[in-house]
Amino acid sequence: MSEPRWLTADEQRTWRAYLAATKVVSERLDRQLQRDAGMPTAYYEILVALSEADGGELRMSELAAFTRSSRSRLSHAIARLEQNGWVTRRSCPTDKRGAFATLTEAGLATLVSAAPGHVGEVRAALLDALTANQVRHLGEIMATVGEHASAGCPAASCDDD
Amino acid sequence: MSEPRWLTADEQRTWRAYLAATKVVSERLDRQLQRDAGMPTAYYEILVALSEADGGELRMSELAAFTRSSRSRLSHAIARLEQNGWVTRRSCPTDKRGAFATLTEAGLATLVSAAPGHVGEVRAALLDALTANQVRHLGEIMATVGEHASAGCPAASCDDD
DNA sequence: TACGCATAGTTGAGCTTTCAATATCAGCGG
DNA sequence: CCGCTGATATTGAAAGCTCAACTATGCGTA
Repeated sequence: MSEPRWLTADEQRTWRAYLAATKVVSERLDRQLQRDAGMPTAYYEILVALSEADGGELRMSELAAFTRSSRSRLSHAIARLEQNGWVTRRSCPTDKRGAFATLTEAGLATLVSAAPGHVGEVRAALLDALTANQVRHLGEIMATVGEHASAGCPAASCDDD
Repeated sequence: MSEPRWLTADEQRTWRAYLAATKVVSERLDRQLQRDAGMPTAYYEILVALSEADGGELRMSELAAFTRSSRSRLSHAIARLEQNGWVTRRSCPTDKRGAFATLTEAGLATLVSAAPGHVGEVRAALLDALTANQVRHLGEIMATVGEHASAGCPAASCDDD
């Protein structure tokens, strides 16, 4: 804590712009999905992950890994999604501790009908503001940050609990 | 909804990297602040905004604008911060509807002691991963996104209620 | 003055997330 | 086979956020 090495002017500007922009973008996406599809972004991402999985189902652990979510959060979320009829649970035959989450027809239908509006909002909130070069740059930067932050992080790899 | 104009490969990569990176970064910051300072990031930002204001106080509306928060969220947050002894409320003499939020000594002390750890985590999670050029680029891109998204947004400018 | 409407801020209910248990089961060494 | 350790998943309570009222006040206008 001695000499905390403060932020330079460039860093300060970047950090504040980052904070502001990410907040606005995520709020827009949340609002759009909640309004048009009746679910928060986190649940949409769960449905996407399931829809891209073999047979539309995944083990809870894998699903948690894909969505970078804690097991606890996922459990609650799946409970809610099950209640909505978008997902069902299936216990794993080979490992009695395990459970699969399976996308239902209704869940897939909801996802399909929600996707265009969501993609539209992603464009409107983020991509449309940028040139093709900026999109590529942002992708590289974010990929770097993602790898770096996950690697050097004490709490992101080793989940909760 | 006809022809939703899907994402290109570049856009898809960028979007997914963006989602992953922003999620990891915000989780790291949240955890660090919660662990070391006993408050979520949103509350820390409120304290920062107050500490930078004249006399350490701001009208609720202005504070909401600075922190890009809804009035409702801010009300709840200030109630909590007041309960912690970090902020006090003062009713506005010239407009009896209005209220000021004022940073207390204890609040400032908490902020000062939390700041180095927070800055360290900002570096560790985001800045250290990037070259100086990338930091500058990211700043420009995020500034663009912030302006664009706030401008063309139906729900970000006109707050809640 | 009285009416109407907009503004500032608060409140309560419902929902999601987090954190700390808890229960169940797999794998392994004795 | 028994017991131990670690992994899988769930649960309940507490906290924060969102949404929709609601209160109280300012302000323009007839």
